[in-house]
Amino acid sequence: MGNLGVLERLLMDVLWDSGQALPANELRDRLLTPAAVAASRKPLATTTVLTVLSRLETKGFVTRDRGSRPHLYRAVRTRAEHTAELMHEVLGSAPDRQAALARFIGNVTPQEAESLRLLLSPAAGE
Amino acid sequence: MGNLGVLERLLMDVLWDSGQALPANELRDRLLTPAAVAASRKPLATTTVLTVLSRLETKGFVTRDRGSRPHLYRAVRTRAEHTAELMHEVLGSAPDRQAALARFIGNVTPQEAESLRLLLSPAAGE
DNA sequence: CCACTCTTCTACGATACGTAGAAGACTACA
DNA sequence: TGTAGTCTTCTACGTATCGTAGAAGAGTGG
Repeated sequence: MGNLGVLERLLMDVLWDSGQALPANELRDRLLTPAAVAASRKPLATTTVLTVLSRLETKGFVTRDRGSRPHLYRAVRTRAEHTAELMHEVLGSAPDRQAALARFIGNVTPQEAESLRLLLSPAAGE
Repeated sequence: MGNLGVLERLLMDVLWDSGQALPANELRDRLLTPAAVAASRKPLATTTVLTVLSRLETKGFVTRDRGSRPHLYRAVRTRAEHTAELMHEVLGSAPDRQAALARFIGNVTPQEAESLRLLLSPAAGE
């Protein structure tokens, strides 16, 4: 299953930024950052958030703690993991991985190239 | 504008594999590789292919030569460029690019790590 | 100018997603 | 323990995207 919708992604971002498990109401509130309001995002009904969270659970992006009374939602993977996974997915869909990688590398910033060099040096660890 | 549907992607793959501009009929035929037939893909009406090609044109994935009588369709970017672009898009959607890159690198095959090292060496050019 | 081919227009069904009300389940307090 | 209030689940609708293609229009060759 591919990718996330806009709201789904926003919710994941809130979860990722918070770094902890949160109840639906909290998530609904945190969706209304000043930036979000500026982008004319309206407050959502809690049920809307719950619906989306259910879908995210089905897709395997969040787990919920049904033990706590307001259920607590937690991101399954970190954002970095998610991003890396997606990148691999994209790369995997190309038969010419080498060429794609070459193109990809050709467009990273110098700083990123540098850190990539470091990451690829002998000491590459989990 | 995000990504491609299944058929859209299949058509792009045919165009990319062919490396040349092709008319709709030819594309329709080439869609039926043995592998595709094995995956129980049915023959499509030419209009179906034309519709999808129009959408791909709108999305900027193909250009069409309206001069030739059966219009000729050509991929705008190479598959490698497309893949690399998508990867950058994914990476760009993460605030923690460094972390995402680290994760990404952590999961490439040794062979790919090696070629990445080469790509990042002195002679990195367009 | 006529038949044939190719293209455009229009359309419909399926799916995903944003959105949320209505109804049911659970908790806490009186 | 009954009742109000909170939280969750069920159901549903509107919209966009995409696969699919027929019908009608446009262009070409004889």
